[in-house]
Amino acid sequence: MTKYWLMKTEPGCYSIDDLATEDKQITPWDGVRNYQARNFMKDDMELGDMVLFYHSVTSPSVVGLAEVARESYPDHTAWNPDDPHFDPKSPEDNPRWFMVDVKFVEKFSNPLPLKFLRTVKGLEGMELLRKGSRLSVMPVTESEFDIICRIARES
DNA sequence: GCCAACGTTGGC
DNA sequence: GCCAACGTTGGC
Repeated sequence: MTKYWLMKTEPGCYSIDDLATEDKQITPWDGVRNYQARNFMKDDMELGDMVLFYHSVTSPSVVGLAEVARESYPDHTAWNPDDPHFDPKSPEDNPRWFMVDVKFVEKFSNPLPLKFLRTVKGLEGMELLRKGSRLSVMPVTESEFDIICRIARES
């Protein structure tokens, strides 16, 4: 059963264009340092699951689609003292942080702004729209996913 | 830049 | 196990 997700990134840090121009259009989703977000990647994400790609901060919007290309494995950036996401409490023999690989699927011709999503019928319950929602990896229902894809193709 | 909403840390 | 202090996220 395909599941559906939303993954956030600051485009100044890593954008959907960065993903589209990666070798094989695949990137490890490293640097997540939140247990809830980690657990979704570690325990629930499966190969082929679909991902709404979300840009935060500059112009908050869903900008395209990606898919899970590799299931969870340790986030090695936690092992590198020179990496900004280095975590001494996540040693190689007992890793604390995990990540998946994500593959580019599609960039929407028109991104769907957060502000607009708030007005769409059927999305009222979306985790993303919850006040104070800060999760960078979160589940999306199939119906929410379908609605968003349909609108993205209409516009 | 502000600030609300969270998550984490650490003293007790 | 509680909770205050602190740091971070992310919309505005």
